[in-house]
Amino acid sequence: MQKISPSTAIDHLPHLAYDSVIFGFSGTQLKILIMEYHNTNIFALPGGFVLKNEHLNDAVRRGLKERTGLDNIHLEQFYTFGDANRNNAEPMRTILVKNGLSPEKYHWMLERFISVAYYALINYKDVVPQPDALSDSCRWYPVNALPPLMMDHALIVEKALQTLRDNLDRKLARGNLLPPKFTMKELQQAYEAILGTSLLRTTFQRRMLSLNLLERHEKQYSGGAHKAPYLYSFIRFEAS
Amino acid sequence: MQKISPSTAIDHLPHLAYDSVIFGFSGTQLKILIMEYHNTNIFALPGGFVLKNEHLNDAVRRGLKERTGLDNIHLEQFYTFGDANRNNAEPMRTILVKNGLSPEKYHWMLERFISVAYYALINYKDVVPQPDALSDSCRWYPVNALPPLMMDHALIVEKALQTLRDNLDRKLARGNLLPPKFTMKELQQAYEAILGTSLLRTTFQRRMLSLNLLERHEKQYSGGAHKAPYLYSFIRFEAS
DNA sequence: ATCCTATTGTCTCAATTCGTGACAATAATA
DNA sequence: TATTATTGTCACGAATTGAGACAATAGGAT
Repeated sequence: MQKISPSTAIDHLPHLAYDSVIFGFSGTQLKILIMEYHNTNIFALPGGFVLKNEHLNDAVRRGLKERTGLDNIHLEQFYTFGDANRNNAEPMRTILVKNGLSPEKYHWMLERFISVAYYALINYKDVVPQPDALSDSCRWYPVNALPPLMMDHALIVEKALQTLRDNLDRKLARGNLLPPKFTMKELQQAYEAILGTSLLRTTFQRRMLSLNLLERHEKQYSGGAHKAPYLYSFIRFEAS
Repeated sequence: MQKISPSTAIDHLPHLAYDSVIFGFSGTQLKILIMEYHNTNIFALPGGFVLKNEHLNDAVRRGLKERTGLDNIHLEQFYTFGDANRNNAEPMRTILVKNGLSPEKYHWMLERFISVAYYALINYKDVVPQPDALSDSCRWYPVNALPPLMMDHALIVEKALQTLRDNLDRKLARGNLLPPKFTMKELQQAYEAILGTSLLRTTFQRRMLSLNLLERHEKQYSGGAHKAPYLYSFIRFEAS
């Protein structure tokens, strides 16, 4: 959740929130950003609220910027969670008390929330994650070793992964999970981390090249005692 | 929009609505349900509001039931439209006035709305569409001959179609666009109407049979002077 | 009955794509 | 100069797909 004050209740659309599943990739691991609230042992996805005159997409971009410092990131909305029992009452009361805030004054935060969920694919190395006022930390966790998450956030992560997995080609090409230039091996490792399966090297290479999504650049001399791999980048198409 | 009264404002979540794209299939045409408000020439997707303690999905099911009389229909959420300028102010004022209602009393309806969009695939023949209190009619229109729709509803329809088109196999198998038993030709016509392309008969048949989604039944003697086709039904899997 | 016609189920054959291994071409290091 | 870990590409069979051929009807026409 983002910075709040007593006026938040009237500045924002009530009962509406967003949550974001921010993916990063490091070596061979797919990771996401998770926040931990002050002294509570409560973990949650980064999220926030929407101003009364703000585009929903802009609100999410704003939150992403605050958490990661990144602008111009491709965000993809994937589902809206709307069960009637989606309220933060118990954990949020704890969070408020531990932060020295009065649950009465912030009563609106304890009510039911509809949450629109987004995912983003960002370059792990570009980011120093920033916690917000209520949180101790905002940190990377491997998707297969997440702490227990509050409310239905584990379900949100699961749905984000499912969404990401299908039509992965186009999605990876639009996101920034990999650095601007990367080797075929790095690309394959990203695919494997996301799909959770291992892929055949030759088939993978042939398929990737046949998609016409990649541009080939100079070779990368890594210092390793072997043939140097080419570097590739995604060909970026106009926004849609 | 569904039935409203002055108390609607306090019974429902403010600023939140849903819209539904209800697909039906007749012969060779893909159609959707469109409402027309009393004496206004304003056309819109069937939609409604969410009660304060109601699951979002249940609210949409409730609306679908009112509009079509159908229960137990597979609904799929596909996008949430959240631009800041999504308000119905001008058309809604007209609609209220033409219905003899005071725009002041119903001011909440003129404000910004976030709308969660769903689609459903239903059996055209099962339904006698029902208009609501504000509407003259709720009628089928071919997707490629819609009247001009209010606000961003044309965009919502477009996105519903895009969503439906990918992974169509699984989606058709879960919905009720076709009657319980159908011929291979009817199935192909449904595919062609949705995808907007024509498909090769033999390739289509082979592909459908290889998906293991169809169960073959008795032949259908249609009275035509030719070989009778088999009837098929979708094998229904457990919900997910 | 017999022929005719529209449609359907299946087969065939070529074209394409995919799984899998082979192999030559490096870039350091010993 | 030999050695080793990779990498780019090719080769070959297997599986899938595109496109036409053809036999098997279910009536209607004669």
